[in-house]
Amino acid sequence: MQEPRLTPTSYIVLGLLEFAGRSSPYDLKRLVAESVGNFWMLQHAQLYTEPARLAAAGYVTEEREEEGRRRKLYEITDAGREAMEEWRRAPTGSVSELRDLGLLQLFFGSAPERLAPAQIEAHREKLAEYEALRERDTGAGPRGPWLALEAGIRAERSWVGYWEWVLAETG
Amino acid sequence: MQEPRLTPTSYIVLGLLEFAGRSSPYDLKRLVAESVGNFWMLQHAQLYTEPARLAAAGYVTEEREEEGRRRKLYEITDAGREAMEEWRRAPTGSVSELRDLGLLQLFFGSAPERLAPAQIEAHREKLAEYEALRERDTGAGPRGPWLALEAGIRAERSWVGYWEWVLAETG
DNA sequence: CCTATCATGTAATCCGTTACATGATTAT
DNA sequence: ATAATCATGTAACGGATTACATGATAGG
Repeated sequence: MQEPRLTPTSYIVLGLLEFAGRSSPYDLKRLVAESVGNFWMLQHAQLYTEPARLAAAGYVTEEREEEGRRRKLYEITDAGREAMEEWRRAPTGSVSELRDLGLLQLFFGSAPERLAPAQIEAHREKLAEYEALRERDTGAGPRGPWLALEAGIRAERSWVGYWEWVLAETG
Repeated sequence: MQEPRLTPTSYIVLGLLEFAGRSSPYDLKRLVAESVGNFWMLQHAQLYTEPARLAAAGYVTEEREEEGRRRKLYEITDAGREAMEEWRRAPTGSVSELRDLGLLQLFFGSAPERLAPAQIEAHREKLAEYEALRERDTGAGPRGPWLALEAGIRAERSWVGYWEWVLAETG
């Protein structure tokens, strides 16, 4: 029971286990896909290795089904809950980088008149996805995901506007 | 002379070598810091290992100063230029994830009234930085960086607006 | 029944980060 | 001179992606 670093991945796993209770890696995979994965995707392999790491550190417990598929099931411990609480209490003052591939290509001289349309379409699609999600959101359930969704919507709108500006500016 | 994957890091190094000509890792470090690093930062160690990787694959040449500091100097090859051209010609249709730590904390229940102010301040600072950069930009030089800067400005404005919205929505 | 897809997991590789180290300049 | 900072690099570690693999379920 050593203490590995807690990464964003760790907090995603812990947070989901806190919310959903005992879950298998595959359960986590589905949870991620329909929630936090919208702005922070994880590979499915991470959802097998990360809980194992967390178990070694005592933040979650691991048990194995005796019958059937013999899946591994994870559950958050008090130590895990405490780690989440501590993390929540220390609001980050960091801002993330854009790290956008399309922008990188533009920076290094890709032709805007080819790049921009592709980006506009992709961002419109993503925007539509988010708006559909908001339609379905009843507003019940935790507040965080609902608030976060708005960030996604605004970001996509901003991107669409930006690439349209690029077109106008260079066209 | 094998063929490693070309990652975004690779294209940043290739692109800078293409633009600036023969450079040492430290030259690259400074170049990154004042240009592309504004939206895609690299650790300085990568600017030593990545050119070495690229050299092994024939995309750049490596030579060593005979005197003084005996620095390594890298220069892009024709193969490297071609790789850049090919990359530029294939505009990406992918959109990046937000992957924002603050948003993750909000998603998992951090108190908005503590998180939002910290984020607003951080984003305002970044925004001011970008706007200062634009002041200094004469508009000479390549178009890409100038266009990319606008993306940063818009993104920061969007974030400030978002967190203010969060405050209003939850306050 | 057969095949496609879902579900479940492990292993290998590799990139990126962090840590370590030391030689040159510049400032005081 | 000496301290501080800049410049230059290597090594170790670890997390993340990719590849590999196979068992179960459902649809045709």
